[in-house]
Amino acid sequence: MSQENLPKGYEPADIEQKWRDRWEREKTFTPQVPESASGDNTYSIVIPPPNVTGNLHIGHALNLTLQDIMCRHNRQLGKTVLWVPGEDHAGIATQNVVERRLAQEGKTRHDLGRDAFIERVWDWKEEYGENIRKQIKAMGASVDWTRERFTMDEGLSKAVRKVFVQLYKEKLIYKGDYIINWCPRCHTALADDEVDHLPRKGHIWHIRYPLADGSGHLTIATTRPETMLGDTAVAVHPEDERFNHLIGKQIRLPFLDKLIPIIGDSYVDREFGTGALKVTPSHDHNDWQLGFKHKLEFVQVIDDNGMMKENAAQFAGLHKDEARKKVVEELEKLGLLEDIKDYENSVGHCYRCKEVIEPHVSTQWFVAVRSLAQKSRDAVPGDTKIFPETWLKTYYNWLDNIRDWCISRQIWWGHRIPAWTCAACGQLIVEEEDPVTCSCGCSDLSRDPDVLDTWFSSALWPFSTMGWPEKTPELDAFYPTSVLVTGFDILFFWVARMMMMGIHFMGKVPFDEVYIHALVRDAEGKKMSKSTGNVIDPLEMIGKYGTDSLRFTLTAFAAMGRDIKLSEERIDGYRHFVNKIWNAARFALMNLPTKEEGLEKVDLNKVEGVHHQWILHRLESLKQETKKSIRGYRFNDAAQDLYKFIWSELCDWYLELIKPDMQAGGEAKITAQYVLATALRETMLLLHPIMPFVTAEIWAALPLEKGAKANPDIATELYPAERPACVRPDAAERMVMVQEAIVAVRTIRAELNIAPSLRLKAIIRPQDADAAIVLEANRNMIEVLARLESLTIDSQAQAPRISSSQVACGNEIIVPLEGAVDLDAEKARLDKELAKLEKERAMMEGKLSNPNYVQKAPAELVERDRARVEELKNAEEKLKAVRAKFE
RNA sequence: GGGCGGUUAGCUCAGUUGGUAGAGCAUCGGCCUUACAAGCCGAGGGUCACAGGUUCGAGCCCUGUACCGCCCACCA
Repeated sequence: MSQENLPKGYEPADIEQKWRDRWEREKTFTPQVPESASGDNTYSIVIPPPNVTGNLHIGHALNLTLQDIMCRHNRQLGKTVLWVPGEDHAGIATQNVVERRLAQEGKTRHDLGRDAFIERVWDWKEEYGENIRKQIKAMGASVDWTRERFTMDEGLSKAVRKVFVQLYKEKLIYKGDYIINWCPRCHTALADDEVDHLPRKGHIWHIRYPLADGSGHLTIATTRPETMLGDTAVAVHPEDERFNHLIGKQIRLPFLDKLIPIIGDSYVDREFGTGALKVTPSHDHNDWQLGFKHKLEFVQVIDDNGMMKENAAQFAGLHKDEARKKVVEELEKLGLLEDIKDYENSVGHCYRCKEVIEPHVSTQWFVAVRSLAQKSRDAVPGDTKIFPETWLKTYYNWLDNIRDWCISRQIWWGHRIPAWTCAACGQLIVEEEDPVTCSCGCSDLSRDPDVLDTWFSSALWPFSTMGWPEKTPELDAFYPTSVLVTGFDILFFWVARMMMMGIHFMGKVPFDEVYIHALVRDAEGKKMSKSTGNVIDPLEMIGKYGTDSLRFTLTAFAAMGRDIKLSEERIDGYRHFVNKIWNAARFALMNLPTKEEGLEKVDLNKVEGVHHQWILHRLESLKQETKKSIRGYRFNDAAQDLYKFIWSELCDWYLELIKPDMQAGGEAKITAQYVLATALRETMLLLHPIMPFVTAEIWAALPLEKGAKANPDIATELYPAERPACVRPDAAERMVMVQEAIVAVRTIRAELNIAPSLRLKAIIRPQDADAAIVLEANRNMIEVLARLESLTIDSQAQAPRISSSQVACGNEIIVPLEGAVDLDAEKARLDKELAKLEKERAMMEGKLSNPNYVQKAPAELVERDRARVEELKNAEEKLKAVRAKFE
């Protein structure tokens, strides 16, 4: 970038690409693993691995931005930072995508066979994995690509296997029959939290079940009549006087002509339906529990395709939905259908394919989580702190109510369960190395066809990515990781399980802190989804507005514990900010020596000139605030502070204030140049974690002082050092006085419709000698920024009879109004100003007249208020004097 | 049913130990003032959802109400 031909508007595309390429080529973000481990000088994050075949959505963009801010910031603090990237194999999701593709060729996975199918998935992964990588790069994420991992790569597979075997040997993994959530479409078991409960309109049928002794019937209510063929009991509440005399009797189940018992259980809600509940242990989670409790028969009537089995009387072979209709029809014919009511209830759906879930009894693998969960609970907040704290309760609540984790999935894509069954003796063999023979000598071993839940491998991510189970320097230096940054939607799926595995296998929690960030919603607050069509595609936004704009927008709205409502206009809005920065840099470069020439060194601790002192003072505050905000995950505060400083203070005031210095030349110019270059350079450093690209470009273009060695890459530069001597609240106060004087003139000009081009004469009557000195010292600034022809600073100066006046910081600013000026407008303006002052004074005096306040409030507050009243009185007097002249 | 969050300017939101409300966008008026019209200058706009309580003082703390949203569980 050469300063002669800087483009007037910021064009992000090429500049971003240049820096992305550079950072990748130079491996800027690959850390030197320290020899000796010490948590103080290292900082590490593992990326929440996105689905390898997926697309980045705006939530990922936020997630990546926040992690990148933490990483870049901690690099600036001098720490060795490791950010591990990677992708997740996403078992069911990925398999579904590939199966859908096969379906287009008219094939199923069974046509290919297991091995060929898995090969197809790998091909798919190779083809699309690059896509997600590109998107992470586009966001500017400063990850270490040399350490990229995939949940199915060799090392991670080894880790998964070791964990499975060890947990099995510790009896924390077991195999058992259980009623699980079965997706008839995906043909697999789903964990409880993989089931979406969606409201569904349906009916509730009241069905008469004849009593076996012919003494009448008992009417039950059900939303699933087809499951009645698997009923093995009817339950009523033991204290329900309508029915409890029937307990112990039997029902003759229609169609099957089978006798089933009537049982009593307080689980039954007397108010609901008819007060009598049919019990189908094999097709309902609650009935399953009842089945065990009452030692009922378990009868499956629906198979794993959702078809009625051969034991379903005349309904055998029908699909369950078809069977429902037929059952109802037949009941009607038999006169057993008492009533049909419309009813809306929530029905479990497969979170991947949206098919209705069928509770299904089968043999599955489970992790016994109770003890693991307890340890994970106890570790928070002592070893791991959760931000914002409001999620603590949710975390506890979930762990307290956790059930054993079903980890087997009946799909092909994933980590295959390392368990073999001996054909001869039936022994189950679970080993890290593939077994050849059973202990009985038989070599006819068949491997369990199931694979593991995707979250099983994700749960190991913080240590498996660092080389576990090998002992590696990475583990020594970077485990536990510093923070996990994620959305709350996977707090349970993932975070809690990483806690369990980390504690169990590493003996240490996987992260010091967990930061739960917002969910990104659309402008109306709705969740973004492809089907609603309200998604904002990060790549599209990057193309239109640049990565920095997108990142800054997300950061500025990332207030803790609150969702983000995002719309494209906002991103466009912050593009203006990027452009503003760009132009400030353009201005600077036009007024600074070239990089080759270098700056004249100036001692910033001894700079004269209230505007320089002021901006340096503000810069010191900004440095401290930014650091504090980022440390506390208050990203929006950091963004807002930077925005305000750059736009309102640096650009609107400071750049304007130094224009006269630049024109004056000599010492004034040299000082202004040095302060400007310093302020801009340090501001770029502060902003860099949020906006990596534009700051890198500007940084590289700015000149240093003569002879200084330039670091061309801001990404490797340290956070700007503090300059305690530049903390000058006194200078800030003086600056405010000058600013207020300028604003007063501008306000008079605007309200009285005086052309901005017209140079005015102005008089300032300072309130005291100190004010006079300050104003006099900065006379030139006032003249230029207020566009004055002349300025008189004199407490004794006479104001012309017709003039406009305003009091600012106790000083009276007077603009003589010559010729045809609207006197009424000025009178109105003065009245308005007076009313404002009087209102404030009335409030203050009211407060001070309250003896309780004066007694109990801190003395300094009371003092401050009293001073303010005096100030107001003073200003009012001055304005009244002017106002009197108009009458 | 259990839990959590929200309600502040027209819109979107800040507001960190309670001291009398801020920003951006939008609106209105004026400006091509050689970094930026993606800009500059100025202005208007709020009973902080409602009702009580604590306090000298409440947007902030406590209690309750209303509406909105989310999470978990369950709904025969």
